[in-house]
Amino acid sequence: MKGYSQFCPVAKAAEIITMRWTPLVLRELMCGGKRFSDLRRGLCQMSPSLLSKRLKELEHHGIVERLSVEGESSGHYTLTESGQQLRPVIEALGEWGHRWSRSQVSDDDLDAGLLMWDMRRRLSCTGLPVKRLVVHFEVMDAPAAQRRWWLVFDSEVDLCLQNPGYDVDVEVSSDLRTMVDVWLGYTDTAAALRSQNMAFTGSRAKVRAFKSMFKSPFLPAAAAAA
Amino acid sequence: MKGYSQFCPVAKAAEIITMRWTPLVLRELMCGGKRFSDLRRGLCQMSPSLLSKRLKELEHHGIVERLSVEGESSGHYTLTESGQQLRPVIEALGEWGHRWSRSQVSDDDLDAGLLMWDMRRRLSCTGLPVKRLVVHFEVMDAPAAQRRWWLVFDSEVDLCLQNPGYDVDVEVSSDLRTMVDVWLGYTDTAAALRSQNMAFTGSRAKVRAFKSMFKSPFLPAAAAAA
DNA sequence: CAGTATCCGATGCGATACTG
DNA sequence: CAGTATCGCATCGGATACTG
Repeated sequence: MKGYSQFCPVAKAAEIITMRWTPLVLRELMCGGKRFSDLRRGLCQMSPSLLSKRLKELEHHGIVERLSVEGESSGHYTLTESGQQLRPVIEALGEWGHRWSRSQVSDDDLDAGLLMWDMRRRLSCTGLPVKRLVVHFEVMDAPAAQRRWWLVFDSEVDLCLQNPGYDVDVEVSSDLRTMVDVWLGYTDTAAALRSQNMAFTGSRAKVRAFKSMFKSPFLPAAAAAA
Repeated sequence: MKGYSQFCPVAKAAEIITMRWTPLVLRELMCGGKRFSDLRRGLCQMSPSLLSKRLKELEHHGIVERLSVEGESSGHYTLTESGQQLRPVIEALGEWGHRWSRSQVSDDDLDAGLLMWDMRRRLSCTGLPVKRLVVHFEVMDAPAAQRRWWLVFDSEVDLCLQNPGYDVDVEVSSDLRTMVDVWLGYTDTAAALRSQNMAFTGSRAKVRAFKSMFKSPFLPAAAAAA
C-alpha cells in the first residue's frame, strides 16, 4: 500500500493499521491468540500467505514480536508495547461497529465456527458451581459440518466438533441468526428462549448453571448504546 | 472492497472505515471541513473522483450527510450522529500515530501546504491581545511555490500564498522538518529557536503575542506519551 | 467551483500447491 | 503443524479530461 504522503499522525497510523485484514489480525492477538494456527481460526477466510505477510509487516513496524519457545519448532506471536497501545483503536472500532453496523450483518457474515470459537475464548468457567459442564450446541440451520458443537467447561474451556465422550449436561439449540444476536447482546437470552427461537434442555440445576455463565461479552457495549 | 464475512463488530466497522483514504476523509470532516474544496485541501493527493466516491459511500452508510444550502449551487457535507461517534476511532488512531510513528515520517510526508492549512484551521485567535496579527512564514527549504505563506489572525484566521497587503507583524522562518516537529509537539518552540533552526522576527510585543497563540494542538498527546 | 466519466496500469490478494 | 512460493485475475485507484 502506498502511503498518504502526509505527516499527520492519523495518516501515518492509518498507513499501517488500516490495511486489509490487519485490524482483525490485531483483534486476534488482543484476544490472546499466539500461534499461527490460533490466528487462523479466527481468520478463516484469510489465506495463510497473507496472514504470514501481515505478521511480518506488523513485526517490521514494531507492533508484533515473534518469540521462539523452548523446545517447540514454531514460536509465539505477541504484541509489543506499541501493539498493546493499539487496543483503544480496535476497541473503538468494535464499539462503533456494535452500535452502528448491526443492520449490515448479512447472512453470509454469520459463521457458526467463528461464533463457537469466540465463545470458547471469551467465556470463562471461573465461578461455575459445578466441577464440569458439558454443553452441546446445535445450530439448526447450519450446514452439516457446522451443526453440532460441544463446549466443555472444566479447568479450561474446550471446543469440539465431535462428542468428546462426556455426558451432555445442557443442550442448546437455535438458529444461527438468533445465536449470533444473543451472543452480540442484541437479543436478551431470556427473550430468545421465550420466543422459542432458542431452547435450553437439561436439568434445572445445570441449565441454571449454564445461564449464569453464558453472558454476552458485548453487554457493556449494548448498555452504552442504550 | 470485499467484506470479511464475519459478524464481529470490529470486522463490520473495519469494512467501512479502513478503506484507503476514508480515515483521512473523516479527519477532515471532524476538523470542520464542509465543502468539497475544503476537503480537497487537506487531501491534496486524493483524486476528486475518489473523494467523491468515498463521500457517497460514507453517505450510503449513514456516516455523512449532504445538506443543500439555500442559494448555493453545492451543499455541505456533515457528519451524522453515527459519524460523530467515529471520533474516538480517529482520535485513537491519531494518538497512537503521534506516539509510535514519528520515526516513520519521511521527507516526502512533509508538505508545507498541509502544514499551513492545518495551522490555519487549528489555531484560534481568541484571546489575542492585538486586533490583528499578520504572520509571514518562510519555509526555507520548500519549493518556490510553497515557500512563503501569510497567516492573518483577525476575527477569522486567513491563509494566503500572496502578501495580503497588510504590514507583516512577525516573520517566522525555518526549515520544513523543524516546523513540522514543532507543530506536532515533538520539539518545543523555545528549543527550536535556541538551536536556531527556527527564527521569529518582529517587535518584542508582537512576537510575544504570536508565541502566546502558536501552540501545537498535539501537546496533550505529547504529554501523555511522556 | 463542484463534482463526474473514462481509461488503464499496478498490485493486492485469493487460490493452490508445496516444504521443513 | 507452521508457514512459504507462485500465479493470475480482479479491482482499486491515479491521471486526465470533461460538464453543469
